[in-house]
Amino acid sequence: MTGIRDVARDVEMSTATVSRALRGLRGVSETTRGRVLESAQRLGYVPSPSAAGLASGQTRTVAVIVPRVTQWFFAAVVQGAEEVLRERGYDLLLYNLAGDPSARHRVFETSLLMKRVDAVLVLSLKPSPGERDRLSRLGRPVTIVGADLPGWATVRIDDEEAATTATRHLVDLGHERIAYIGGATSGVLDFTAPSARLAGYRRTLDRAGLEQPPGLEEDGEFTAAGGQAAALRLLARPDRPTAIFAASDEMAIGALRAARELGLRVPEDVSVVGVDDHEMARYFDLTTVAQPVHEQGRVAATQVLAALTDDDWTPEQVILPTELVVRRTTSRPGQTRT
Amino acid sequence: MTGIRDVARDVEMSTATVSRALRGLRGVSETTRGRVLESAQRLGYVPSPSAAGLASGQTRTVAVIVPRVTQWFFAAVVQGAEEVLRERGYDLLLYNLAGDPSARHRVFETSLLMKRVDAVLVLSLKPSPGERDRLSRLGRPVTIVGADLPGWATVRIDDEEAATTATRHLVDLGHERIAYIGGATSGVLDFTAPSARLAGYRRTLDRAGLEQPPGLEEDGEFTAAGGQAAALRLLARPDRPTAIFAASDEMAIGALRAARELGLRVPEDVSVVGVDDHEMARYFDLTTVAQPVHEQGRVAATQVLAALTDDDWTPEQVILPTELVVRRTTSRPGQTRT
DNA sequence: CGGGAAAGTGGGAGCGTTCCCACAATGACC
DNA sequence: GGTCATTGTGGGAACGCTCCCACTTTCCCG
Repeated sequence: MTGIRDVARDVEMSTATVSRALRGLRGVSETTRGRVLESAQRLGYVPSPSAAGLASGQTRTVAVIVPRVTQWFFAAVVQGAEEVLRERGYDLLLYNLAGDPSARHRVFETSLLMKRVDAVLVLSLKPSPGERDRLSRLGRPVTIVGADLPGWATVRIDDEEAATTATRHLVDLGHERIAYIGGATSGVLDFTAPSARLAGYRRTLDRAGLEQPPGLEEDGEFTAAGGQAAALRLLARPDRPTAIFAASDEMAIGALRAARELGLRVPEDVSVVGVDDHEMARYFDLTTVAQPVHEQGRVAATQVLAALTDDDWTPEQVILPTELVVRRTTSRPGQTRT
Repeated sequence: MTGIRDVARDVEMSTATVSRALRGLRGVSETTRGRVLESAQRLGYVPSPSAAGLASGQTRTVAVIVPRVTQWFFAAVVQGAEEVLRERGYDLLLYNLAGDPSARHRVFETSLLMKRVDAVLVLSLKPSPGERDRLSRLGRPVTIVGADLPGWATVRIDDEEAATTATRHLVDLGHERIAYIGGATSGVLDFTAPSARLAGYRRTLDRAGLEQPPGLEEDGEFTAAGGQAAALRLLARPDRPTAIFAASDEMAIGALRAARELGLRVPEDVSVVGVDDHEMARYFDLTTVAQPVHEQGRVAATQVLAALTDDDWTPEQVILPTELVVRRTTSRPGQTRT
């Protein structure tokens, strides 16, 4: 393997100069830089990240902690982040928490995370106090996507507003029995979305002067299967809701299937609206509240890199806009077969 | 930061012994190992991957090169691989090729890939001769998922068989005008699937003695949007096919939408079958040929780690089984409105 | 009871960079 | 013509591990 000293020998310079030239630092004459670059190229020199990391304390690597990559939303955020990181010459270390329940603990506590990365991106996970402690002790910039955590750098949408938009859309259409499918508002996977979206739903009904009979809020675990099961329960009720607001498109999709199974027509018998604008949403004709998924990844990565570069940097809370996308799963209540 | 010598000092041993104890190597008495572990724990010692990497030449990191993480198939494979890697204490460096067309080049040529990882997993990309050269020059184990490349370690399904299964299913149902939606069989993103699936389709029609009028093979670019466009073209033909075999579920989903747009009923007017058993397939009631996606990731990771461990290792070609999953988008041809 | 193997441990030289400091040369300015 | 920045360059000590080799001690066996 050709090392930096081979290049140094080749151009008859010190390794210090070669290092500076290679990294584009100032204090190297253009002539020298040119010769170094040419030589490195010719000799097929590739720097050793390990050595550079050891010497500089920087790894040019960012960790991304994600609940489940197979969930489209997360994959899309990762993709957005990866683009920005790649542009800036950073690598992305992926930590997927799915499957193994101990994974989360391991990543936050044991993981070599600590000396391995320059910064951390956390997706849709609200770190517990202990984890927060661990993170800040890292002494490295951290950005959280999809959670609201004062004092920390975050990128997210206004979840309550998104829920309000969705619910209001149903109210405006004339629905009065509107059910909600969400997820646990506490627990290991607690993040801001579940509680904020539930709050938005409740508040909107409230403002509309609609009573909320108990049992119209179900847990769909933020998965299609969970949404299906939840919808099945909701639609089997004697006082069947005429509309369902699912806090994620995946759950909404499950709800659509549940309706079909029960022989109910959408939107005639039941309207369904989701959140996300999942890539598959348009293929289901699903009305939804779109959020800039990809963009959240980009912004988060940009932010975390800025923290790495600028010395006078303070955590910022970025909120990206959402937008109602009306398709064909919502309409005014009607023609109910009863 | 506490380093290994702090621990060594604490237990009054040499750093050599501490290093051995920490890594679970033999040649350390149990008493010593216990004391070292306790001390490391107590002092909050975390090893430096950079230093270890520099000294040992091993990074305990595996690169995964993926065309587009947002595609469910790839995300699922990554998830499978990540599980295995994590179990074995390896980290996953993600290289997403999407978006930037120069990314591929950069990853294979320029990338620090070379000294940064112990092994490489390539998903659904058939490396060009030049890239293969670069990869083997790496001197690190490489496993390719979803492509057939003799001499290399690969994990895949029998694509031709999968296509045969799907097509035969349609033939058995009595269809005679069966269209195909696939992808480019050459070019940058060329991998084995497109050509093998096309071959399976053609051969099956051939064996069934069915003539193949020209124009019944369309390019759907392996995306839902592409599949939709392709199906739109196919279904607008005067000699409209009664069935469509799409080489991926995403394209099949696009085809379903195209049919709906044209007011055609599935499966009465047109049958549709895909490949993958995409997580959304069941929500579309899509008949498909299922492949063990997650498992491919696991196997690939296992394989590449084996290569790292066993000294007498030779590349192996693993082929995983597929299975026809009949749902509701296929039936015998009939009731065509014409 | 002596010889040799096996087990446990320590010393210290790398590994390939970065970065601090020192130094020389050049040019600007009064 | 001397002082002082400024620019370009080199020397060499870290960085925090791993791993080779040597050494001591213990144990086994003929």
